[in-house]
Amino acid sequence: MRADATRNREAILRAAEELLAAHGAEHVSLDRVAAAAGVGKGTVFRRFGSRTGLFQELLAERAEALARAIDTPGSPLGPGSPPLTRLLAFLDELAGLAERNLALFAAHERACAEDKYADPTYVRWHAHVTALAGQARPGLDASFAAHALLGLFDADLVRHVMREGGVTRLRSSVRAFAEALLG
Amino acid sequence: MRADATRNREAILRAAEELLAAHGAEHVSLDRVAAAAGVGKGTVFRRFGSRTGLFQELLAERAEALARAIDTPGSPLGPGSPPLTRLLAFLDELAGLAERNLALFAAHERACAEDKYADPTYVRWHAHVTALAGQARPGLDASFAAHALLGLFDADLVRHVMREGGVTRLRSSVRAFAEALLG
DNA sequence: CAGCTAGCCGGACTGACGGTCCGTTTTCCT
DNA sequence: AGGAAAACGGACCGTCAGTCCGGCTAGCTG
Repeated sequence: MRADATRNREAILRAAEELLAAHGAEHVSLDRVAAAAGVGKGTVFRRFGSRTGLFQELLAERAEALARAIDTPGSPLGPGSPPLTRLLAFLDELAGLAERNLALFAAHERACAEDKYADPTYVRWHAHVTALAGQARPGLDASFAAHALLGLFDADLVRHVMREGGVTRLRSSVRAFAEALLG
Repeated sequence: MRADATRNREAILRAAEELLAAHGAEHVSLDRVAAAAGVGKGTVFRRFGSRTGLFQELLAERAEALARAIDTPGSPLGPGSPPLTRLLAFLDELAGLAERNLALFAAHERACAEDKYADPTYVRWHAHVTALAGQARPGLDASFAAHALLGLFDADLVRHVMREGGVTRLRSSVRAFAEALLG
């Protein structure tokens, strides 16, 4: 990839973030992103393929730290902890991620409406939750439960829950739900 | 309402159903609906206000029988049965409804993306599930659990689960999930 | 440094969509 | 019958995702 291509790629990602923060997920069209990044619209599509691709990459970037934490021993999240502990810690981190990136979650959701199970980040999360849920409570349909648990982070629901109680309420509701289901 | 207005209203609803059945939720634009119904586009908007309004009314129509069953004593769904029984029966009916109207669920979801908690049908279902879940398992955040349970009928998830196992699989997964959560 | 070309750039263009508007037509009450 | 209120329809608008291609430039080669 040529130097200008790399530079533009970064500019587009940063512009998209800024627009998401400034106006809601609703008002971020790719025209706007291109304009804010100071590039042509064609460049956005060449780099990311589609609206879906752009938001998938943005989410992947924001989710990277979490992905690393999952594989690193030494925290409640990492390998070595009991499954239920790991799962609860993961969901707690996810709640934080959702809070800090609510607009991105919303935009991502909308963009992936078609075939959300094709998103790499979602697929990784689902595999992780499925494995842990299966260990924490054998006998349950773990894959289904994993979809349901990840469904708790639907942007609308997150916003709704946080409207009364902020992240704290979100974290405790998620935790209580998961414990009721698996504990 | 004038006679022609009533007639057209019905024609639009039927045309929308047909198009949903024939092509997926994705390919049902209001232009197409108007054309298929043999009316002008303006008529569609005058009757239903927006795309959202159209699919909300369509869903309300399909959900009417279920709404009546909820209030009629004499079945596991109705008043008089124990809360958990009622809830499981309700979710089972919902699974059937989702199966028979998968395309409508998908279109409705997409159309209500903005403010899905404003949809009257969703609100009724949520109130019902919240009440029953609260009785079945006091102490849990019943409202949150209700959103989570209704989230099981996300069109994508329903389609995904039914791809391997059809309605039977859907029904049993939903039931097992709800029992694990509340039983 | 000069020259070359693969690869990138930009933005005009397309097609489709949700939603609006208003001149015309229909209903139905008096 | 007659007229006003109500409804009709489809041209029109602004917006958006996505395409295309003529022109430019980075960065390698000699």
